[in-house]
Amino acid sequence: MKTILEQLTEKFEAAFAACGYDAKFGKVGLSNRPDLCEYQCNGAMAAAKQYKKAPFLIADEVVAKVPDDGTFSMVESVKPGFINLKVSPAFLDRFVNAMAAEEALGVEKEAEPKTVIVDYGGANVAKPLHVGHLRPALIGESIKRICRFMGNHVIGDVHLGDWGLQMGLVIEGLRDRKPDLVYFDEAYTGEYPKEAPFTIAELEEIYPAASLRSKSDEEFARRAHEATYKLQNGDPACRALWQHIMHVSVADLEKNYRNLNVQFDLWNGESTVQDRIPGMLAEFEQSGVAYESQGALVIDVAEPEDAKEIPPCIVRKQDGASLYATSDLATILEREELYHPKQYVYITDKRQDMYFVQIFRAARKAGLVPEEVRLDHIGHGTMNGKDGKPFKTRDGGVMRLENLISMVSDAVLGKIEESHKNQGDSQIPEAEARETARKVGLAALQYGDLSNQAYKDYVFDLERFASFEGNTGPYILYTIVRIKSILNKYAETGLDVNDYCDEIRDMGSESEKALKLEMAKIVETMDSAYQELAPHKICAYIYDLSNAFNRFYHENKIMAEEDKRKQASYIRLIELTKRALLLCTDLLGMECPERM
RNA sequence: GUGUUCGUAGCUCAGCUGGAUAGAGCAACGGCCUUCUAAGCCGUGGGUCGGGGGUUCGAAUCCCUUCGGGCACACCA
Repeated sequence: MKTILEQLTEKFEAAFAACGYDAKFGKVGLSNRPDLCEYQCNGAMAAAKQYKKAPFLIADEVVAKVPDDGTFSMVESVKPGFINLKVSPAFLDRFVNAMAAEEALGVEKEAEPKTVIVDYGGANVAKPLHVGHLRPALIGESIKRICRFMGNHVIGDVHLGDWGLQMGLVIEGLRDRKPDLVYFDEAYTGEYPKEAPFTIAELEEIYPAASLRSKSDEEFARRAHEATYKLQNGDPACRALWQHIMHVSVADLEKNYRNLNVQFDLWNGESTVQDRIPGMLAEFEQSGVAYESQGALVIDVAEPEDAKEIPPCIVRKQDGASLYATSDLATILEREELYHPKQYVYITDKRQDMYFVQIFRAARKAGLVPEEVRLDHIGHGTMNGKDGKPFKTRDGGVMRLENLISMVSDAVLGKIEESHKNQGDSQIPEAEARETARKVGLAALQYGDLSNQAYKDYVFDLERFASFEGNTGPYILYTIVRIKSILNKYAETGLDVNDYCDEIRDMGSESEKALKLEMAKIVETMDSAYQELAPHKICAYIYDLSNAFNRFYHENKIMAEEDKRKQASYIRLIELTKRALLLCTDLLGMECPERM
């Protein structure tokens, strides 16, 4: 479906051309002066220079050539050379009804659907998720959903850290705790038990303890390195333990990500591609893209136009071990083989910006990815405390993600109960209130995070996030709940909109037109959010849309409306508003309760 | 040191492919509940867009410079 902007632009391109000017000046954009107009065309001023003619003369000429076909209710040439536009209610209604007829509300999907890999999460096995994992999870999930909504085949991969020294540390930590386990009996040759010899709670104790100990206890550190080496070289006992660690840990990670409404299609990790590494490196050496430097194997990625020389990408350390870059490249190799993606999106902390420049260049130089494949790295900022430094618990520790989530939903639960008490409403049943608080609390977190540009740091403030006022997730959900409530009330009357009005009509109210204009912007919004992989644009949009709805809500008493035709048209309009809001909130990963 | 990134209202943030009077929210103040959830709506006050140059008819937006903060700079992830 052509957007309103596209339709208007076509008309102005024709008008400019008809006056003998380059059609490119006909570009129509959204108004930045809503008090004056709804849309505007500033091409006359740009054209003035090229044609050496006063801009207002050009504007006047062009305005005269715009066909009177009922599209506009106002076409006005103003002062220096602005062309201010308002569309007619009939035109707008035609557009809005066309939106309503489409599942995707008129959003133009990807013309050539492609496979997209979204690599986010970045969790480590054997370590609990903490607040640092929040941003990549939320941003990645939203980007995944946006790309998928646009019609692409999208694969989300958590890409676990599951192969390094941490595994050796856990194994040796476990040995000290439970030396009698068969895994540590070197004479043992039978099958290893299917049951894991530890719980997730134990695992979470073992790792930090072992990590700490390795820093002061050299013997222990040596053993951990040895265990890591044995694991990576196929030792059956270490492999069996590693399997257990993976199962226990991944089950827990899955649970925690589910609490964030984050779902991965692949639970691959560094371990997944280890088998490919030797062959890949051999090929690098053979083809000459990689060479030995200071004992390490490296790929040069510097380019002459770089402002600063970019250090080479190391793919094998002096000691022969591979590293993160190696498995990342091997992962690309595997993804190319299995999925042929046309686009990769990595979401990590922006501190890794330079690293991804290296990886992308190395991948291209080594011929791992075809030229037309798009490689994106979304570097995000950190979630900070009020002091402007990365968020910490009161005692200075790193807060677990699950604690952060329950902290917010507890605060929300309190607000819900208080609000109902104050208004003398009947209390919502306990179970429903908790479920509602979960959704609203999560939305507070998601919206608080995603409404900021990804690459900037932002300040987490529980008071503000849970305060429910203003530009917040709860406000958005509240708006949707309000709409649902009216629709339920209407359904209870037994009336059927079809008996009164077959589509959305113009009923002449100002807030009604404003709501429709806002609704129509979803098409452009979605497009730029997708092109720029920018969920915050969707946040900004639903905030505007919610405001437009709430203004409309206050000006038009729908249930009290006596004109049934008008009422039915309004019902259709708010039904469409609800669809737009639900579509957008879903792309942000938010869930909406039935009532609040 | 080099590079990179950010600096917009008291606070938290939008706006940045150049356009008319720089926008929200919070906080402050003033209105609006016998009618669909007042978690809302309407209104008031609050800004040399870090500073200085430049390009342009026109700059928060582009370029240069300067100050201040963050981050990164080969065998970590």
